[in-house]
Amino acid sequence: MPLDRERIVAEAVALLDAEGLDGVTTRKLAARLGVQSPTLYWHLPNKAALVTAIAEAILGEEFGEMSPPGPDERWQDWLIGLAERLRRALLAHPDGARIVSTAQLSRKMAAISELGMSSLVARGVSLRHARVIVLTVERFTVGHVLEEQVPRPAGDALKDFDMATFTEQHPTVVAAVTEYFVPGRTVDDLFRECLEVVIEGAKVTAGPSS
Amino acid sequence: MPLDRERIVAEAVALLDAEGLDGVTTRKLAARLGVQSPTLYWHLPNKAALVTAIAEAILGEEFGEMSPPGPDERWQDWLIGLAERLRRALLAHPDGARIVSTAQLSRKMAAISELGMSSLVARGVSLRHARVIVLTVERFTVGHVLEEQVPRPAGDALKDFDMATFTEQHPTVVAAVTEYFVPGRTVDDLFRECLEVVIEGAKVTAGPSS
DNA sequence: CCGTGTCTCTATCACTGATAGGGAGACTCT
DNA sequence: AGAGTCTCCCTATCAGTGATAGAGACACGG
Repeated sequence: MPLDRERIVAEAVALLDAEGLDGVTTRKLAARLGVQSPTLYWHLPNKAALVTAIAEAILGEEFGEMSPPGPDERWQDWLIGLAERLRRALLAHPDGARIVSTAQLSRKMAAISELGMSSLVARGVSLRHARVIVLTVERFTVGHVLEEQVPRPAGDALKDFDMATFTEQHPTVVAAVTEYFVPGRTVDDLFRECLEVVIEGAKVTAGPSS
Repeated sequence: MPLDRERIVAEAVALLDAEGLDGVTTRKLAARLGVQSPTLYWHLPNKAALVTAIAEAILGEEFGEMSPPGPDERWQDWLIGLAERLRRALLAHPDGARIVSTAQLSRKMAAISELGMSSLVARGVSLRHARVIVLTVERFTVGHVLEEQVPRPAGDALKDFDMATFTEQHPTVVAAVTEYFVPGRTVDDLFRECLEVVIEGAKVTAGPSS
């Protein structure tokens, strides 16, 4: 079985799942493929290209086929679904948001934007507003997942973290999180609520036509 | 003049400005400080701590003193100002958004959240909505600037980028950007418009009290 | 049989973050 | 004064990283 780009990327994703982005090195990846590391450079120009390829693969898992809103579907609801699929794609692998935000010129991301903007335009939203709305949704989603995936600081970094004084200095923040995470409420709900803020704003911004 | 944490971080920011985050290595930083690189490890546990310290410094430049909304100021307008200050802080240095989003347990960021949420609560917004709104604004802003600062791909990476077929496959996207960037309109305006989407949503979400 | 292109190899580079352990100087306690 | 201790910086070195040069195996078309 000859080595090709597709197999490299698939194995890179597997390595990513096992060790995170920092664990994706050319040597480890080559070892998994039963090959020496310089071989990879015949198939890829550099590591940045590999990361971009991983980003495309990650997005491709969730956005294999993409469909515009159905005839009876409000574009707002459809856009919520789009954002949630994007989030799911990013969360499906460690450092997914970091990877996608690092990727340069992602075609998949461009395709998502195209579908989003054209769908809104088809519903009577102006081109300009469509662009603003779709960009806002995309960037918020990436920003949100990025924060969700921030590495838990290693145990010894918490040694000089004094929860008492933190609570004292940030009473509202602490109260808000403790109030928020009643049993059964998860970060999924938090994302959903934040997303609804954006979508509400989009509805208002898009104008009366919708 | 003895070496201390403060001087290290200040020089690290200068190095960041000169070479970007990837240029901030322990050796280059030490050289600038007239010191050997292992010395830094007496003052800092590891590089992640350095990056976090840089993040704090960057945020500190713009958020030295923070003030709640004035008595006659709408919280929406005040929140816009907060987000724009955050963006300015991130844009002030190369990879600013990447650095801040990497930082673990940033006190400065927590302080911003605290101020934001408490200010909204003071205006009658529920604790839960205040949290959702502030998080949305913060994460959108980071996500937006992250995209603004994405490295321009090296020239030879553009060789196999066919603008014609890209335009063919993404007509709406291309039309939107060309329509958007009429002379005089900048990315600042784009951010502002996206931000207004979020703020409009916040206004609706916050409830009738405001 | 002979090139020519495809793919993988070995060997090696310059650099990275990080640790071990030594030593100079200052400060404190007896 | 002398002994011990703490602070701060050093040299030497490690394992690991992305990347390049250049040799060799293999197959396929002439």
